[in-house]
Amino acid sequence: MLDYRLQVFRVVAEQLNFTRAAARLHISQPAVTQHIKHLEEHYRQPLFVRSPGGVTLTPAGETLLAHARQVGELDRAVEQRLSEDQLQVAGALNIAASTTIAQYLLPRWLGRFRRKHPQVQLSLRMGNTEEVVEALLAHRVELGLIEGPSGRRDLKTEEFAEDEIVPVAAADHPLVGKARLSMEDLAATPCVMRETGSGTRRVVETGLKRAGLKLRQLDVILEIDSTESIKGIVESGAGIAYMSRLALRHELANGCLRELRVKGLRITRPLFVLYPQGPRPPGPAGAFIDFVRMAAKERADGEA
Amino acid sequence: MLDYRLQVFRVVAEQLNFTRAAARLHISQPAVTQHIKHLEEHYRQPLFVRSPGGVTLTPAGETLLAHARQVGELDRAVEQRLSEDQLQVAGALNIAASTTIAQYLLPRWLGRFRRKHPQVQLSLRMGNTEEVVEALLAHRVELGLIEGPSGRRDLKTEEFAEDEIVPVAAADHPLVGKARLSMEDLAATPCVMRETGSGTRRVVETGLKRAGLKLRQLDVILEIDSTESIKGIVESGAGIAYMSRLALRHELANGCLRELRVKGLRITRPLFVLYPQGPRPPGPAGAFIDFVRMAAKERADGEA
DNA sequence: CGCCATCATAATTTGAGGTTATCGCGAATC
DNA sequence: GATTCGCGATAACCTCAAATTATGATGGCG
Repeated sequence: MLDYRLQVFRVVAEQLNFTRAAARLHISQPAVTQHIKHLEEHYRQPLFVRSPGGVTLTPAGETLLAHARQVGELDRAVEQRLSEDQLQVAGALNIAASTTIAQYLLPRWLGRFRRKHPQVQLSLRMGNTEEVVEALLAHRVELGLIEGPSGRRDLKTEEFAEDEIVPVAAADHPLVGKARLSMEDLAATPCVMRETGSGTRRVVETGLKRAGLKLRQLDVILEIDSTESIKGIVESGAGIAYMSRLALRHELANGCLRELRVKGLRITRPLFVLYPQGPRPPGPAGAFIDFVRMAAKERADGEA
Repeated sequence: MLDYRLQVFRVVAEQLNFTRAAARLHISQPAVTQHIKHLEEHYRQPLFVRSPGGVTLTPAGETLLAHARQVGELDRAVEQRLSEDQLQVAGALNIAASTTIAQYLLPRWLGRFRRKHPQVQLSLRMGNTEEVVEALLAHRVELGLIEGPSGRRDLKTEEFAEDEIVPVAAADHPLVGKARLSMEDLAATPCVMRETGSGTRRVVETGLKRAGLKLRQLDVILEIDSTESIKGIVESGAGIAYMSRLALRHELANGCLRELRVKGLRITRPLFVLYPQGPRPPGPAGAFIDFVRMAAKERADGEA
């Protein structure tokens, strides 16, 4: 519960870019401009220096950023403290999740969740969106986690985080190191893809199309239904791939795969928690929803 | 710049009464109810226990109150720090103020202001609303401080605090100590008043009328145009009086005058800063406006 | 030179937050 | 025991702050 304008300010101050901040906050760029203007009026002084080469914080802005961070920290602390007061939950919790989430997000989170609620029996099953929905409707699981909307009216979907899909290549790939690649460069390069029909594949295609690429221009040399396999192929230098940043944490960190920065290309997809329509579920399921929210928020704040 | 809901919560938590909090915040009681409800939904637990005898904080509420105070404190600190960055102002600053403000509020404030801006030459003249307005229009002063609206379109009026007018009596007066006085008790008691035509007098009269008292019921035994004189008379036991709480600080603190709590009676009036219509004045005048705002806010927070 | 990224401005639309009116319920009052 | 009173909750409606979309201005860069 911290002032929204301060949140906006904080994101802008950390991105040093109004447009990117807007994207991150899921609001339009003019809205950001307006909020900042209001703050500047309130404090009667500019918080940013708008030079053509990008925005910078004024000294006042620095001060305010420090403050915003401090308050944000405090806020998270109370939030946590108050949610901990909630009585300890116990019982079984069955979750179904899409592949990416189950493989790259949940392992760490489930561990932390168990530590917090040791009385909960966890079970996790993996599947595509359709299977997750089905498991939920059949009451085989209480909670589902998927990428992209379910399209079902009888399930409540709540966004909890965002995933970005980025083009990657092996470290010694010719495109690596070239700054400001264009969409044409991408089109000309052979790539590896998930199989047609996969959710990820669809997101990538619409993302590329929106960035102005004709799909038939794409030179798809291989389709595989395993993320891990794709990594291997790309690493061997066969071509580039479009993959969830979530799945690439380690590879990007240790440098065996490199992200390609392409102007005008930004593919994101929301991550959702699913549960039966109606009041938010009690017990372990509810606790897990809260937990996921907080965990996602931390992650978002961290990747400033 | 701190979250409005938290501010509302804080006031409610300190008043332990939704209705009074609403009055203090200048919003309606349902609005307060709504804000609190939102907070309770956000934190997924009640913050207040609504028992018929009044509301109480839950443990979670206590936690949140502490947090709200802490954040409020931080917030005030930045606000201060950022306003201090504004370059030191210098020059002359001429102020006109109504009697009550000039006598009971400004003495302390002017001292603090001078310490902060030693380069400013201050001058203060006292007068009723009309005289203040006149001085402002004739540009004999840059700023005016009055009780109640000016009614002028060519002057900008900005509320900065609130004053309450309370009935008082000498410590040994028969009404003192009786809890829950009624309006009838008041009507039956002889009282001392400011002169007809004074702003204070008018506010008192409309306030009493609104509380259901016919003015002719009043037993006015004396009219004087000096607040200090009234204090003396009341102290001698001649009757009760209606006076600004601002003017009564010392007397109420050391007990030589006592406030009468009357059910259904609450007379307040806003205090305004006045300045010529248009952009907010630069230099000392602008600085003083900021200063007054902060000082008033501190006072408001203090009298929780 | 033309394109592109980026922030500002303008004109509209929308929903959070406000208002008034009214209810319900104990506690205090007579 | 009936009645008023203080206080909070609810409901229905209204309004303006804060979104959105569309477009303008400006300076960097190929």
